[in-house]
Amino acid sequence: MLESLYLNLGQHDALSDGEKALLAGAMTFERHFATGQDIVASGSRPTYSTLILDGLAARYKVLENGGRQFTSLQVPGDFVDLHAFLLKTMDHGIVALSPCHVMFADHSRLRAITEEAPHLTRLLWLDTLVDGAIHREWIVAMGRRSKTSHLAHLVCELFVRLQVVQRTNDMSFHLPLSQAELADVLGLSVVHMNRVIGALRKVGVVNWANHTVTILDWHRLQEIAEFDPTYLSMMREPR
Amino acid sequence: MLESLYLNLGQHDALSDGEKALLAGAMTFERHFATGQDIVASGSRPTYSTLILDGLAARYKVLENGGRQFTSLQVPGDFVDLHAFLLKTMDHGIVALSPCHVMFADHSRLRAITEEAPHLTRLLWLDTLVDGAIHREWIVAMGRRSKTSHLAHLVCELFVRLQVVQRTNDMSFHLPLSQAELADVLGLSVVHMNRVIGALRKVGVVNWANHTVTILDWHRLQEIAEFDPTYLSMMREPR
DNA sequence: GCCAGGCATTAACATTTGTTAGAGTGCACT
DNA sequence: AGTGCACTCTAACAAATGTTAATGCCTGGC
Repeated sequence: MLESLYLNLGQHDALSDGEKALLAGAMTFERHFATGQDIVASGSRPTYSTLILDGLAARYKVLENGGRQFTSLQVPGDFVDLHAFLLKTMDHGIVALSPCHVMFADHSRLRAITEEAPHLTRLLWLDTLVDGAIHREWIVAMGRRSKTSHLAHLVCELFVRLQVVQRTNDMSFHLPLSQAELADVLGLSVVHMNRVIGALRKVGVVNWANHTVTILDWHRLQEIAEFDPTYLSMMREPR
Repeated sequence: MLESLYLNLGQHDALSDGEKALLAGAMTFERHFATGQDIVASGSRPTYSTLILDGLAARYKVLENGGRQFTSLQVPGDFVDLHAFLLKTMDHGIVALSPCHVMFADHSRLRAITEEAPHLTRLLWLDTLVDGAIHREWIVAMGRRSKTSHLAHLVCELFVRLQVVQRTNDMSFHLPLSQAELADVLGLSVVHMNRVIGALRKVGVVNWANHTVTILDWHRLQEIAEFDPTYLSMMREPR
């Protein structure tokens, strides 16, 4: 059941059986969330961190004028709020973008891991660092890439991340996001989001229909995105 | 000499003398960088992490078309690349935006801290988590705030962060950024950056001259920015 | 099968933002 | 004092992006 977590953490460095057992031991109950439901509320102070077993979720903030911005997308194997373990107060919400099956890791047991299992602690820390690296890539995309390139970059990133946890199907993956939701990822209006998707389609590097993205020309897509996966730290080395 | 680091880490939870000694023990040599110099090169694999003792630095990425985007600003007391301790490879560069006095913490000694000092480890981890929280706030600002609001938010954030490490002077602080550099923070053209600064000045909430920002109306500035400092985790509590 | 509602798409127009170019300003260097 | 240079600021125009509104498509409920 925790396979995707092991795949996710294990991509950076080997996870021992003992460490897997420690992770499993930190887990408490599981739960399902329906599309659109809040998994974690902004302002809350959770005593557990949420692991996605299946489904797609997103962190978001809402502004006074009603505008919403997603700050990350979370796939199976991701802790959506591991940072809350130390940050304590959620400064943003987390919403299910598809039906989500999740499991909760108790903070007191995570704390015990930090006291007793330094290597596993470093891997968990690393997980949040990759999170930060993704944030930085998003900032660059929002600030300096063309919108088409930004979208292409997002597709590259999601494809690679989903591949790690075995949620891709050959060169395609399921992306259950409406264009309005996608617009809240890129920070665009819905209308313009539609234009940008159209542009990317027109180039012929992806097929995008029925919430399924199929990459037709990975090389050229990567070029358009200037995608360099270094930031995802997928190399396995001592940490 | 490490006062600002103690202030920075200590804002979240008490730092014991033993922990301060461990931090001091992790430090190796110090160095000065001139404005514009690279402190850490993109693609490098540093064996130490860099602490800013004095000065302003920034993380950045450069795209093929020459566009540059800053992904964070680093003030005294910040580790500019603590993440490289576990991420290993720098996926971005770090540049000095003013003369910088820095000190290097050896990764092997940081590793020893993670093996022997769990609480200090959590505080260092927390430091990188706040980093991530700031990234998220930047993403929201870039995606959904008006440019004026984005700039106002940046001013609020910098003021608060500089206050923690005692680099403010009443309601003003030194901001040695040219408008071109600021444009690389907000992801704008220089011309538009100039317009936005003008707009913020015109509202009368800040005085901005000679690289010194003076906040004339903190309340209204905060309102324009919709600034909520929760994300900086400045509350002192057990971590 | 019919209807309502959500979603994708397009058009027309408004606003924001970028580009190019140039003038003005202040400071370091000679 | 003069020169050069980096930086700020403005103007005029071009391009990107947002807004409003309308259309068509599809699906679930009846």
